Amino acid sequence: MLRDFIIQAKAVSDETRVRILKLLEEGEFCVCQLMDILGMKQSTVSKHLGILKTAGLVECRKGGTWTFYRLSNNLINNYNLDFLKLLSSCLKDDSLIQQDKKKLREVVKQDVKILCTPKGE
Amino acid sequence: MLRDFIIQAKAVSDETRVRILKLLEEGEFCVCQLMDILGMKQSTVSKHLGILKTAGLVECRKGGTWTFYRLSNNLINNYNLDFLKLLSSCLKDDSLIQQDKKKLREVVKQDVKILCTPKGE
DNA sequence: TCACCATATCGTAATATAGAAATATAATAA
DNA sequence: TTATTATATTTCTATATTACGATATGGTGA
Repeated sequence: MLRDFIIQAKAVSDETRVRILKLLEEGEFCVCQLMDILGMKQSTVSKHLGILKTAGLVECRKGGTWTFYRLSNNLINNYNLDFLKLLSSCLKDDSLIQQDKKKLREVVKQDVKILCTPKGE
Repeated sequence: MLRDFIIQAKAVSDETRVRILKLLEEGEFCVCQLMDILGMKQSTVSKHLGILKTAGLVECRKGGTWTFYRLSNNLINNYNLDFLKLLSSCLKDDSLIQQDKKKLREVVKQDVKILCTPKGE
């Protein structure tokens, strides 16, 4: 129904959330990793992930002390997979998205324990 | 690029604008007709159409004293046609959209001159 | 040419939303 | 069991956005 469609559309209408979704196309990551790549504070990243999760675009699991997020591959409502599909065919050449993915490659080289633990920012 | 994608996504993130786009799937209509179907004031409808036009999702032409809007079928940016395509496969069973289309059938039976002229509201 | 019409645009008020600080919560680690 | 960690949630501020009334604009009709 229309409400669900609007929820999906709004979820992909924010730059930060699109960046998150494009990163999650590469795999599954925890809040800390996304914070580092996006250069944003924990509450911001967490809030955006919440919106994406509510929209059915991402799913999460607990792994040790971390929560890992990944793209959803289940039909949650009528449109979530449609939007993810559209997104996967877009933005391949976007400079910001490419920057993020470059940074991602650096981040995944680090053990998540090391990245997340030294809160010495 | 990302900016264009966000503009598209925001354009289809509003209920009123989605309703307009679904109506325009049926053909080309002027602001007066859309006002009647949607039950909204002229400035509201006009403003939404402006956003859709800027996003490259609709096009318009002047016909007499009227301005007629229709869905765009030109590639204006990287994503307009993708979004229109997604939308065309969605919401077929939505009750509000069906209501609007039923109302549309009544409206198109009336000569646009008769509908628009008697501003006696 | 002037009057009128259709609609684009501006201004206002109400509501929604993003980013971050502060706090609460759930779970793990010691 | 208690301390610590990761993150969800709340609160706040600034900004964005919607609907409508008022006004400006472009064009047609008389």
